[in-house]
Amino acid sequence: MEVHQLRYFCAVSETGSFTRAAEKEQVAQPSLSQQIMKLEEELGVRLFDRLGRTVRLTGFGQVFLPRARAILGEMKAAKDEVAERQSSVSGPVSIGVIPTIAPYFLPLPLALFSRKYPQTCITVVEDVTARLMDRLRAGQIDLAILATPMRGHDVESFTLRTERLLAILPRAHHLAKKRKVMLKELRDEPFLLLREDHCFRDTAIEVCKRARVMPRVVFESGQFSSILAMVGAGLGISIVPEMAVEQRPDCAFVSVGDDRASRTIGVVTLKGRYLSRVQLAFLAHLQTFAQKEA
Amino acid sequence: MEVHQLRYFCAVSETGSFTRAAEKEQVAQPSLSQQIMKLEEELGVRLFDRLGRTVRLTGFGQVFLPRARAILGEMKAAKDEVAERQSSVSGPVSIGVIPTIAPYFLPLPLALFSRKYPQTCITVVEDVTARLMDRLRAGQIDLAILATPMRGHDVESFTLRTERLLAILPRAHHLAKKRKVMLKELRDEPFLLLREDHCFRDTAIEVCKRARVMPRVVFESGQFSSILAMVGAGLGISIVPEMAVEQRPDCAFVSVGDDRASRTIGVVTLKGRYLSRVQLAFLAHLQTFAQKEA
DNA sequence: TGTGATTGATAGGATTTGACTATGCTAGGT
DNA sequence: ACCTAGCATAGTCAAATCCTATCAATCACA
Repeated sequence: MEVHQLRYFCAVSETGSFTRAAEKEQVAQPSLSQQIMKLEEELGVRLFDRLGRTVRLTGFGQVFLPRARAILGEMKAAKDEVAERQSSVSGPVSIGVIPTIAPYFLPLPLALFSRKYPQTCITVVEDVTARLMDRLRAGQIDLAILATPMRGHDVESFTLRTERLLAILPRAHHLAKKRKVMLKELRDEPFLLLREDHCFRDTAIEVCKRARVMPRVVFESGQFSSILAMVGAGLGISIVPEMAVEQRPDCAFVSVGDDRASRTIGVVTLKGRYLSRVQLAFLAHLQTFAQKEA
Repeated sequence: MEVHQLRYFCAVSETGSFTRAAEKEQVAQPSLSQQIMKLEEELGVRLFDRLGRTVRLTGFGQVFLPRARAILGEMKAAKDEVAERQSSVSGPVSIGVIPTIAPYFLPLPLALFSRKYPQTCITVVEDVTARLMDRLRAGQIDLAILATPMRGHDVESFTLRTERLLAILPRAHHLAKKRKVMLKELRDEPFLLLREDHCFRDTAIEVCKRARVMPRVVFESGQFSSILAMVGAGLGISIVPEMAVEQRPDCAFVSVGDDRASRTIGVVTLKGRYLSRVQLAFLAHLQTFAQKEA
């Protein structure tokens, strides 16, 4: 049973004639006759009575007609639905973000996107890089916002922004007033860092290592705000990316002068993953926020 | 969008692999790949993400899958329904009968057929030949039981039974006791006949004409029972077919001895008309009653 | 009643298309 | 680093659809 056979069948039913049906379906009349016969053969019943000049549905034809119409309708509906989803920027988008980006970068673009495309529904998963990558590969999220570059042949990434690192010092610290500080100057300070699974911890340690500094970690947390509060209380110092800066009376933020003391954030997608219009739109939307300040 | 494309698509969705889907669908893997690509091209979206070794539905694929399944299901259902109707002797049969046959011939076969095939639903239309033929040509009835032969190139007929004609005489008539009577002997009697549109009127007049008798019609009716009653009351005489005979104290039935003084009844169908199993079964059923007495 | 026109079926050749084999390329596993 | 698995590509082939031409039958009309 083929689609065009159903189309021809319906056309004959509607026009009451093979010839007119053939015109309607833009085929030669013998072709249409053949296909109808083939359909009848497959079904094992006659669908039409050929009565001289008139053609009329048999009982079987009458039974079959609504079903054939339904099938053709379903096909059109299926096609239309896909087209609809493709042409309109709507539908679900699920994204992943690491905790050291989420609260600082995401709120504004998220709100603006939702306002711009009310039809969309964005789901955000906040988790650490490793688990986000798992979810990405599992297809649970469409894209992930995290620190790049991301090694891995199965992903593609787009840079969003590179931001300088800043040392956080207690306001009373002797380096707190400087405009710039080298990590070497901080080598003996107690360090407060993120927990192990946070990638920014690795970034911080990496930059220290390049400065031949081995940080002495006295406190670990899952979020910058805790660290800031601790630094403010004088427990030690830390390093944060630019976007985590928040004005506090007890903390001073001093730019780290070391080479490559920066973090780059970007969007990562699975290579070979097909992105829908919404998803692409969201990606583009994120890129407009690339260099803006939050 | 072709049927096999939908089948292949569903197979890939189910197996999660082009290769396994190809095995399942009994085609070579490249053929399947091609058809999937063709489908994707027509829809304008990617249905699968080819991620290295794994294949996964895209969002569009997820939307499309249930619809594709529904379409394939509908096709199977349509085919099954036709097959079901074809294999089982069930469904509607509508027949037409002329009034001079209906009450005498039909009750028994109708009852037996309904008992034999309880799934069927027989509709009977009682009308005169001309209107039955109209209905037959209009497809409103599947077959008609009437007096044959039926001229007309667009019909086919099967003889059921040939029955002799009998003269009805008042019991007191001087010929009432005879075993046989010739029409010539009745030439001066007043005749009671059916109304003009009844074909048996034509049959009766025809047989008279052959006997060089011009009947003098004094009463017309739509049914034999009225005529019998009138004959019984002494108004005149009439002619009826065998099956219309009913024992009455006031009437005598005498066989008409003339040549070809008979009526043949048969079943007529539209030439080229496709008959379903039930309809054919009913036709065959009628033929088993061909020579039986009612 | 015969003749022309309309309609569906049939026949044979041309074109399209789906399927197959062989092969390439990339990703994963050992 | 090699090997395997899996999808894509290339080229060929066969089948199926479509076409034109024609036939047979019906119907309209003279």
